[in-house]
Amino acid sequence: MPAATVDFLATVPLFRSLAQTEVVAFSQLVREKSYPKGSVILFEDDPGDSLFVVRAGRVKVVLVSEDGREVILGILGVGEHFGELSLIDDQPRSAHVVAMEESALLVLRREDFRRRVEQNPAVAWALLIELSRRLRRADEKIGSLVLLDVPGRIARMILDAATEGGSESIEKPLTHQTIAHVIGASRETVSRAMREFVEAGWLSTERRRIRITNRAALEKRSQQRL
Amino acid sequence: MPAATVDFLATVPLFRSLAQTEVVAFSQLVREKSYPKGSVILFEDDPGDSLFVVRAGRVKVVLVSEDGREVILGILGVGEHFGELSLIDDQPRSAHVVAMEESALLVLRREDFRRRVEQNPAVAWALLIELSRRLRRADEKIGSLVLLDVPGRIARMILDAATEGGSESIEKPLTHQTIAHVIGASRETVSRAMREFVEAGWLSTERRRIRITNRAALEKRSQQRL
DNA sequence: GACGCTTCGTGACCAACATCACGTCCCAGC
DNA sequence: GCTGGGACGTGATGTTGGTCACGAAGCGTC
Repeated sequence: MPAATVDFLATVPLFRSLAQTEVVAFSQLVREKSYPKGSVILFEDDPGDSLFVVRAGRVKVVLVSEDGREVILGILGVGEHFGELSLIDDQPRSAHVVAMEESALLVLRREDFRRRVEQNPAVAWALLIELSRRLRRADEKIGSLVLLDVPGRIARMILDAATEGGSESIEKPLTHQTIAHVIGASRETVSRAMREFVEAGWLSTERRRIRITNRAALEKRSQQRL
Repeated sequence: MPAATVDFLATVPLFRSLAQTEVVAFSQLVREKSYPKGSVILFEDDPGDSLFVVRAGRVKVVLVSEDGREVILGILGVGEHFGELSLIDDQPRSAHVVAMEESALLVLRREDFRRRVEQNPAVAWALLIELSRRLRRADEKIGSLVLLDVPGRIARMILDAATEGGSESIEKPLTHQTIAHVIGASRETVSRAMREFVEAGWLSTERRRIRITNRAALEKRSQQRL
């Protein structure tokens, strides 16, 4: 296993709190797989026996209705992981995961994962923290779906996509269609609302990259329904 | 500490997997508090340093918008618990919790909780399972908010409130207003949709108690938008 | 049994969004 | 450079469901 994998794992939140030797142990249990853009990494209802860590690229976690409409539950970038739920509770996968770009993933199998977790409470604790974070975000999302109108939800989404990157701009490109799927709206409505934001001087866009130019206004907009 | 508390704790999922002596240890760390109907047990943004287990009664976890509209994130009955997130990640509480009826809660403080979790991996594992379950439910809820219309969301909510009770009827009374807050709709719309369900012979209601009379139809309705 | 309080039923009206239907623009690849 | 596909802009139109405004039942309480 290349040393690069060890170095990478050491930067992943889930493993960051571990001793170097522990990280090496994990690195020896993973194998790397790559997925072309658009490929389905896992299907809802699959039994599911692996944990995945994004090594390169970007994936989306989606639910799809019978008639084909989709909701994006989350977009995961380098260093983020998915698939742990099935390893914890033995339930089938609860959503599809699709590669948004050419991506590389580290795969860890259930038995290896469990053994390590049982032997190292620090991993269990890191997992608890991560699941807590996700649960808070999920609840927040439910709140915004019910309490906010579409522009409000867009404002909120942009704000937290930006704070994730840490700054005033969003590194990774986002299409209007993608935003629409994340916030539960139509592509057209997103287009119109974003134009208003740009005209109001709250943000600027160039080639799918969004920059916040008036954070305060966005924050205010993301808290009330007009 | 009364033996009744020990017996009760032994039935709570979170502690069920523990040895009797462990349960006794926990029972010695909790104290019981009671809350009148309508009282706020904890506020969003509080620092939060306790875990609560519902001993009697029923509480709701809610988000409230600036203009006073509310969403119910969850309704917790006897044996369920809340407040663990703040104990795990030290973040402030993410929602209000309000007693829906006169309720009694067992309270466990952060330090006691942490110490016990660290000494007993079984508790950590039970917590992971519980958080996984909640995360799945939250994602499902997000899906239903985006992909389903109001009648579809009602159908789904009724189905899983019923499977929770295990049968064809819902034990605890639910007002239309409460249902509306849970699924993110108005009281009036819920009234109208429920009347249709009753007229179609899919369910029957008497004194706030709902009985499912055509589960198949409800299931179908809960999967598509018309 | 009378009085409130909460819940529920229902109509009228209206706003926010979805949908449909195009046209334009941008860029990647041949 | 040209061409095709994906992303975006924008109008017209329709529908779901929110809001307002009542009145009528239930039900617990004195």
